Amino acid sequence: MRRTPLTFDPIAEAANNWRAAGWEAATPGMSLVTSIMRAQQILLARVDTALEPHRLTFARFEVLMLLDFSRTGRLPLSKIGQRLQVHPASVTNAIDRLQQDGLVERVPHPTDGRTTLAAITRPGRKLVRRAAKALNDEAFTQTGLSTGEIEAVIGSLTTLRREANDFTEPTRP
Amino acid sequence: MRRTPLTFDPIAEAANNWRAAGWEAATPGMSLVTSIMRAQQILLARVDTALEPHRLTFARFEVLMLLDFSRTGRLPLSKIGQRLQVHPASVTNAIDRLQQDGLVERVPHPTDGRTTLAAITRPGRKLVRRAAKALNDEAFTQTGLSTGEIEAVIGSLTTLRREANDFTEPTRP
DNA sequence: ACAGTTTAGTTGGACGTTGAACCAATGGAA
DNA sequence: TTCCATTGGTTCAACGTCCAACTAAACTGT
Repeated sequence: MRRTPLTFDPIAEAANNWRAAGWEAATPGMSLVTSIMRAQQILLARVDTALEPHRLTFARFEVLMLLDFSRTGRLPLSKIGQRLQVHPASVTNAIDRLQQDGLVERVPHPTDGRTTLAAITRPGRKLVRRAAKALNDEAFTQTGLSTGEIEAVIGSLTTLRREANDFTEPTRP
Repeated sequence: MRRTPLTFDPIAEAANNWRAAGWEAATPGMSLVTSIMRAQQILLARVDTALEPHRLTFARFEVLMLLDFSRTGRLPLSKIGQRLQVHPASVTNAIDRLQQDGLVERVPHPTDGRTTLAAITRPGRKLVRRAAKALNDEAFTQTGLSTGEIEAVIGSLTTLRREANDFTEPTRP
């Protein structure tokens, strides 16, 4: 969807419109929300492009990575949903696709008959390592911001997330 | 999808894992990208909740607002896509739904037979004003960050967007 | 012990987003 | 003028996300 870039900042433009409408108090919030939406869109496109040769999306990559980092290589689907903050149906969807590609297997929980475990397979581990390398090289190393700026943004967004009850404890206990 | 909140910051945890894997250089970028993804998810949910009583989504609200702010209340679909930075198919989709609800009409372009104009209707204008009020009150006024922090984040994200060729000119010409 | 509640996953439907393929109209070049 | 590349929109398929409804298993209280 590569278009000719705009010659002005559409978000700054929207902020002007907002102020002109008398919504001064809401203008920073509107700008913040819109900026984050757009940044997410840009970054997700970049990430998915880096992942595309490996036949993965960011959603599935995150699941695979979480399993790879886990002690035993297997986690209940519910725990995956909690960690990645997504709906149970999204987890089912992601695991379905990963399983179809042989990257993950569904294993019944030994004691709790309700829960299903997702277990990363050996091909899954191989793939996720290669995908992580691609991501690090092509999407995470160059973001267009300085390290200091990145740290500052992360700090603010951490506050935002904590404020939204995304989690409760401080970042550094 | 309200779950019990985590008792730790999953992104800080991921950063630890990243460093432990020897991916020091990519850790800030990974944290930044993940933070923005999650913030977007939180904010979009909040926005759509505020809009839901008005039977609108943020995507459709943005289209309606753009038309409302435009001089003549009508714009070519292609221009809408450029301004909102979305795929032509997304514009078609949004306009389809808005048209079904009588908030917008499709009008042929007077001189260029290829382009279609989207024209906001009177009910469309009424609705978008009420929706904007709800959004300002319920989603934009309280973001959990101070004004200074908000400005800083917006500034960094503006840099990020400019760097990504989202637009070319400076914010303040 | 049993009925009612909670928890884990799945399924189906609604939305939004994208890329690819396609059609119609425009516009430039030979 | 005619041919061909470009531009504007639409359609289709693939993904991801969520909500609502549903089944099965586990837990609770009386």
